[in-house]
Amino acid sequence: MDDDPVFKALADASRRRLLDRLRKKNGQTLNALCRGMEMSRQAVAKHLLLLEEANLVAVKWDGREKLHFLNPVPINEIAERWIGKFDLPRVSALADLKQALEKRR
Amino acid sequence: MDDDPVFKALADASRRRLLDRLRKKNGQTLNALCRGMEMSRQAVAKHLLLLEEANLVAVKWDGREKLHFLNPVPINEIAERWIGKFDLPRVSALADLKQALEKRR
DNA sequence: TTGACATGCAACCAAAGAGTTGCATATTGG
DNA sequence: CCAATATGCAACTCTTTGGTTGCATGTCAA
Repeated sequence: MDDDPVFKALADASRRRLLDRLRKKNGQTLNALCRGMEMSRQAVAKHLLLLEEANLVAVKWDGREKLHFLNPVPINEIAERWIGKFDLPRVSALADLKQALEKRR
Repeated sequence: MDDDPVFKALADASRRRLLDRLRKKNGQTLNALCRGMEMSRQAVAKHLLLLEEANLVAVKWDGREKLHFLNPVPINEIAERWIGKFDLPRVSALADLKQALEKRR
């Protein structure tokens, strides 16, 4: 219902990269996700926490390891009920724009 | 090619609202878009500038009025080539998650 | 049991963001 | 021409954010 945390979470390139890496290989630990990120472990942990709070990542503890799993549902929800709105008016919008651009002269 | 400005632009609820209002009625002036927003005209202008820089809004001057037009193309591009990636792994991701959740015990 | 490993918590910092106010500029209508 | 209208520009404030460092905690393996 509340898109805001998802949009906010997606606004950062590092977080989008983390999601992308989870998409390729699901269930990675914090340490594994740190590799290749040019920042401290704590910084990565913060990003993952934001993704978790946006419900884009689910977490499972296995002993001392924290496993991270991608949850694509919120992204698909946004795609369907928010981005979908901008699909229909596409043609008419471009028509309006063209019309306006030629309005004067 | 560079998604970042678009994601950043979409990260703010006021800007999403502005896009929504343009979707309903295209080609509005700055002043028209200010109505109903609980902030100064300058604040709204800043938001519109960000949307413009993200190529989500196109602008046409008509005398002293600045007309704003929605450009849904970047949104659709993101939907197709970024969100689409999270469509295919949906099932397997949920399967992995379920499997992981039942891994222990 | 103990050292090494995986993570969490908290304080701190610098930069970016969202908003304000005040003033400048350009266009229109009377 | 002039006043009202529509917008731009710039400086300033406050909060959020992305990052750091230092230390604490919990778990595994030898």
